[in-house]
This record gives sequence, C-alpha cells and structure tokens, in this order.
Amino acid sequence: MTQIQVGSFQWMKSMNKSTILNVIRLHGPISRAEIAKITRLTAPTVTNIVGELLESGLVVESNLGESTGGRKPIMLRINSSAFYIIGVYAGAKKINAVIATLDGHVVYYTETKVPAGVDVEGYVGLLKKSIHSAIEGTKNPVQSFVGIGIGMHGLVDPEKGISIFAPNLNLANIPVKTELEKEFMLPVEIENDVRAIALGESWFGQGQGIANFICVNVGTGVGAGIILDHHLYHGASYTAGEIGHTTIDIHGPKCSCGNYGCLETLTSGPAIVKRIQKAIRIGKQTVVEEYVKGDLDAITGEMVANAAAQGDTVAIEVLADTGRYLGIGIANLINTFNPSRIILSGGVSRAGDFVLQPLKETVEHRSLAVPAKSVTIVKSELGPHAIAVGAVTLVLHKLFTPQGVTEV
Amino acid sequence: MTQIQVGSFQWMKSMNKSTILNVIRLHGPISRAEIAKITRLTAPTVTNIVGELLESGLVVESNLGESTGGRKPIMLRINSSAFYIIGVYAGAKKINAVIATLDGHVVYYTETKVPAGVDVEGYVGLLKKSIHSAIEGTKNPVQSFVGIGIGMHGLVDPEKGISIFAPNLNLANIPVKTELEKEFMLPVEIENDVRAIALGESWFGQGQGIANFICVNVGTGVGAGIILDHHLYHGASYTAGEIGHTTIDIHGPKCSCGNYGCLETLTSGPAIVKRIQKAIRIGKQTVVEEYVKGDLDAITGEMVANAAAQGDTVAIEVLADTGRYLGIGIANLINTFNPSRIILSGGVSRAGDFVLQPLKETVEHRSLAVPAKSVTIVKSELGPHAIAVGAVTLVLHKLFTPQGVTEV
DNA sequence: TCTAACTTAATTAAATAAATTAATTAAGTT
DNA sequence: AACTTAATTAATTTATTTAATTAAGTTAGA
Repeated sequence: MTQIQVGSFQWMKSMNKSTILNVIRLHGPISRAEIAKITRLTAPTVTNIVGELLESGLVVESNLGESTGGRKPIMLRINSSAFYIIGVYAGAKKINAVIATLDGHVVYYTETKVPAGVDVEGYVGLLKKSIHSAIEGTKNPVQSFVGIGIGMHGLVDPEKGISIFAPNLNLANIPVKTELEKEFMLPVEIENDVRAIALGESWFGQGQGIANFICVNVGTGVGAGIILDHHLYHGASYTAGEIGHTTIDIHGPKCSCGNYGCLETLTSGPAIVKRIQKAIRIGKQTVVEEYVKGDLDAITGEMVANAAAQGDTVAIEVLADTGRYLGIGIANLINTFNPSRIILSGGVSRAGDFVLQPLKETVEHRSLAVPAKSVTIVKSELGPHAIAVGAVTLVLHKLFTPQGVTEV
Repeated sequence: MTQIQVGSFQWMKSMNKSTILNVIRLHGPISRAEIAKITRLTAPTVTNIVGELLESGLVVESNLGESTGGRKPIMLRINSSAFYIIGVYAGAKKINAVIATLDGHVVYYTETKVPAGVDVEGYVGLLKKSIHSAIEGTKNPVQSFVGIGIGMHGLVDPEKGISIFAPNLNLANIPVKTELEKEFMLPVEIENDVRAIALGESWFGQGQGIANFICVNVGTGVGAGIILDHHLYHGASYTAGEIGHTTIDIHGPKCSCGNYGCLETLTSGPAIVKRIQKAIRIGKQTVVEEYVKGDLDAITGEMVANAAAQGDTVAIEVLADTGRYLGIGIANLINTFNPSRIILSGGVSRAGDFVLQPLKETVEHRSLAVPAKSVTIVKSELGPHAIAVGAVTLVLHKLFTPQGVTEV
C-alpha cells in the first residue's frame, strides 16, 4: 500500500469547503446549524466557509426555515441556475453536446453527425464545433460556464486526458483535454462513455446514495461502469468493466474477439438480431420479417422489441433468451462484486420487461443467497442524454468532491 | 455520493503521523529529510511527528547514513521487534495462532484442532485458548502486544466484528470481537480468510505496492480477495469475491449450489479428485490409484499433484484441464477488473506449473489485449501461515493507515 | 395579552493547534 | 575557507475551536 496522503492547512480548508458544498447539494435547502451537525464541524467554521461559498456565487441564501423554538434558520442552497456545465457524448457516429445546470438539468443540446473516415484533427474539430454551437445556443455569458465533461466511446485515459483508442472511429491518441482546454479556457474532464453513465447514475439516477453498484450497458457491445465504495473504478489500464468478453458458455458461439461464448455474442443488439434471423430462416413466423419485407440484413434490435410489444411470440422468445443469458452474466457480477444495485442501460433496457423478467428469474437462480438478497436490479431512467449528463457529472465530481493530496 | 470527510486539527496531525509511520515502514531505514521529500511535509513538521513516534517506541533511530556532501542523515526505522501482533486463522477444522513482529515475521505459532459439532461458546473458547497459549509461548510482556487479527472462514462482518455464518462449522453470529476484546483487552479485527490473505499479500507478499490485484484462492472452494485502488473491497454485504459460483459453462456439471458449470465444480480440489476418479473408472492408468490401493474415495488433490510431479500423464492432464478452466475464470476476472496482478493461493498454487502453464495459455487466449498486457499472474509465496499473517495485517492496517473521519 | 424565561441560529472575539517560513546549529565534503 | 546536507529552534501563519454575544424566535405564567 504505497498511497500517501498528507494534510496541510490549505488542504484542510479546501476539503471542508468541498464537504460543506456537497452537504448543501445533497441536503439543501439546509441551515448552517444543520450543516454543522452533519459534518461535525463547529458553527463558526461553517459560517466562515459558507461565507466564502456565498461570495463565490456557488451558494445562495434562500428563504427562512421553520423555527423549532428559536431563531428561524437561514436556508442555503446551491445556486444551480447561475452556473452551467457542458457535457458531451463523443461517439463514433454522432456527437451530442448538452448544457446543464449544477443539478444536472439539461437546458440545451445539440447533435452533430460524425462522417465516416474522419481523422484525429477532424474529430477534434467536430468536438469544438458542437461545443461552440451549444454555448452560443444558450446565450449565457462565457463566465457562467465552469467546465466541460466528455463521455467518449472507446479506451480513455482520464489522467492524461486523451482517447487512447476509439475502435469504431479507428483513431488513436486523440488529445481531447489539451485541445479543448486551449480552445475554451475551461477545465476539461474526459472519461469512457459507460463509466460516464455510471457516474451520472450515482449523481442523478438510480445510483444516488448507493455505495456499490454496477451499471450494465447493453447496446452494440456490452460494458459495465463500476462504482465501488462510492468511487468510480477504472482498473490498471482503464479497461475495467469489459464484461462483454467474459465467457459464460465455453461451447457457445464464436465471438469477434476470437473466443467462444462471450456474453456479448449472446446478449448484444447484434446477437438479438442474429437470433431472430436464425428463427426466420428455420421457418418461424414473426412480424419482424414483415417490417423489413424479407430483407433480413435490415433487422435491428429495436424492431425485435417493437414486435414483442405487439405480442409477437418469436420476438418475445428471442428477448427472453437474451434476458436469460444476460441474467447469467449479471449473476456472475453479483457473486463477484456483491453490489447493492445493478442498473441496466442501453438498448436492452428499453426493451422492457420482455428482457428484464427472465433476466431477474435467472439471477435469482444463479446467484448466491446472501448477495442476491442485498441486490436490486433496475432500469436506467436517465433518458437519451445519459452519457452527456454523465459527462456533466465528471465536472461536478471535480467541483464537489474533496481532492486528496495523493502522491506516490 | 453521500460520503462525508472532514478535516480537523487532531485529524490532520494523526493523518500525517500515520503517513510518516507508513513511509518509514515502506522506505526505512530513511532519514527525516527524505521523509520530508516524499511526503512533501516540511522538515520541522517531520521532526515533530518523528519525535512523537520515537517517544511511542514504534520508531527508533538506527545508524547514520552516508553523507552526500553534508551532515550525515540519522536513519529511522520501525522498531519491529519491540511490538508483537497476534494473527489467527480461524478455520472449521483447525485454529492457528501466530505471533508476528511489525514487519510480518512469524516468531511463534500454535495449532489447535476443532472438534466436530462444536457450538458458539465452544468455538470462542478454542479461540481464547489458542491465543493464550501463543502469548504464553513467546514469554513477551503483555504490553508488547498491540492487537489481535482474525482471518475467519465463512461470512464475516468486520464492522460489527462478528462471524455472520460459518458454513463448515454450521454456526451463526459468533461475537468474536467483543468476546476477545473482553478477554485480552486488546483491539481485535476480524475479516474473512480469503480477504485476509489478500491484505497479507498487499503488505508482505506479491501484492506489495500494487494498486489493483485479485488474490484467487483455490482449495476446497474457490474464492477471491479483491484489492482495488489500494483498498480491500468487501461488497454490500461482505460476500464480494465469491467467484466459485460464477458460471463459465452453462452446460457444465451440476454444482452443490444447484446450478451448472460453476467455476468451483471445474477447478476446486474436490473437482480435481472427481476428474481423476472418472479417469480411473474409464480405465486410465495412473499412480494415484496405487497411492490409495484402489480406494478411490481416499484420493486427495495433493496426491494428484504428487503423481503429476512423478510424470504421471493422467494426473498431468487432469491438472492441465483444471488450469484451463481456472484460466477462463481468471480471464473473466481480468476482463472485468483489469487488475495489474492475479495472485494464486491455496492448494492449486502448490500444484505448480502443471496448473499454471495451461492456465496462463488460456488467459492469453481468453482475455482482451489491453488488460492482458497489463496483468501478471503469480503464485503466492506467503507459505503455510498465509491466512494468519493476513490476519496480522488487519491490525497493521489499523495502525499504519490514516483513518478518515467518514460519516454519512 | 403581555412579558420574562427559554431555545435555536448565527456571528464575533479570543484562544489553540499544527503546519510553515526563516534562521541556526551540526556535521559533513571539496 | 566555502559550500552542502541534515536537523532543530523560533517566529509566523492558517484554520479550527471555545466562549461569549447578538438575533430572533417560542412558550408559559401573571
């Protein structure tokens, strides 16, 4: 254990400042006296630090609270609408930039298509363009923006602030942080998209107040964002959560990675499409075939979900199989991590109970009694801007979380 | 994120004290000036705190170091042999108590058999008895003992200090901490055995200085102790790391837990025995059969390892299969956790390269390129007292690690 | 109904704790 | 003799804490 943390005066002050800011965010509107109780700091200390927060504009005094036998408390709250954060989903096909308040409320957003075959400079240019248009769209003064968060597809190094490799763009070493900080003169945080979602869930979604949870994202691929003991977990080289290529069936179908029976080959969007194509080929009747007028290559996962919603038994069975396989993968996560929540996001979470019900049944069978008892499985409710809002929380995290002086 | 940390004066002092103590432990013998450099604390602060540490007796001045152009530095080191820690392996069949110095060196140990059918009081009595006999064996004064650590089989709540459930003893709610603290007037820390090993590895074994590693213990069962970002991970209800019942082959053999294809049914000691029994029954020739003179029920995993060491091809093949299956389980861990090290402990680690070699080959095939590149797989070298030494580190961890004022 | 006594909230002033800066002593090397 | 490095001492600074005070209520009894 080579982690070294030391305390200095400035550090103590800034830590208590972050802590109080965070308490106001979580419990506000709240009085100074109440903050003192929660943090166990003394009243004058709270008064002092709150004074600085008021001066910065981040916190404001609102109405007076109810008296419980004495002077009415002055309630404090985060001045959410005075500052804005820019959150960006940097994907391979599109870039979304949202403008959000400090409480995660999206007030404006833009969407930019990414042309095929774009190079590093071109992609960085698109990022700049979409952020500029989002900033201009809100018509807010430049000084009201406190930072930019990026949730990016692929392998990301959040410390260096670069995209190490973006497979679907086939680009490597994109210097996102330095380029954007130079352009906008604002602090920039970058993180992998699935991990950004997980952080978003912990701030504004189904992970609020939960110490240990895993956000399982099922779309084209299958990945997980992992929050443990309230901290986002990255792994040794920023690839933690690549559960799509864990084996659950040694003798299963071949995967693009070269192995057999990976979770992804059984549960991803493409896997669902493959299964219904196979069903059609062996002569089963499904409305999905009508949707595409016989062109099986045009089938999408969404179509299967729609067919199931219409009562199509073949589609329902395909989704149920998906749920059962995903259930095994998630039971493995539950046994391994003993999380208190699993949050499902991505396409499969939108397929509703056709996947979720068999998934939950499988999990009950396949996971051990104790961890099964302490876990709940829910769907994400962050909506279409989940990644961009997650990116917003990257900046919020920097702002609200005390930064330990951690050296080696 | 509801974690709250606040800094006060006392806390700052005690934190810097722990930090300096830890730096001396890790880098000692070391001078005050060097400590100041590493911790970025100023020289007078270091002098002050070191003064207190000297007064407590925990640290001593040793020889003078080499001059590099000025006054010779006074080297400081942990006074390892002046204090002792009691580490206990609390198993279902035996209890081991070791006496260790602050640097993890075992100076004395005892072993106590646990009779079948013992009740809670009886088991606590055995714990007390073995600790007493270990203390008396060393003939050290009582005040030289700083604490007791327990690495216990089964489900443990380290916060409450109880064994929630010990399956192999069929006992529940054993109040280990309170009972032993009352008896010995020393702080008692309790932890699950596999997690204790992991902590032991991070202090004195193959996990030293490594932020993210997983200790995979394969014996009667298969479990993992997980260290992430330098912290031991417990999970929501203290069952994290139960990888023995993760599915790697949906259509695999039935497991005691009711499912099919659990890692444990394919890689545990009993699984190895079952596989060689089957080989014998279908007529394969192996020296293992001679070991037990035809009594197949008497076969142990150790015998298979010995046979392999003698060149027995059937035993070698059985162990190779074990390695391949375990390799899949470990590849899953690597993809999921992206650790920088996997440490193998327990019986299988003693079977040597007969398991390790095919395991490594499988891992190379089954894990993704990036996480595979940043991981090393090694065998534990802690020896027979791994759990007891791990238990010792529970106390060391309390002593050396700064304790954050963490409230909800 | 009015007021004294009590409560709770927030601030102010003085004291305290621990780190920092600057200066000094100690003991070397070149 | 001049320069280095190590460690300590003295004075200063910073941020919290304790104690006292001000502010603004509620409650209960005359």
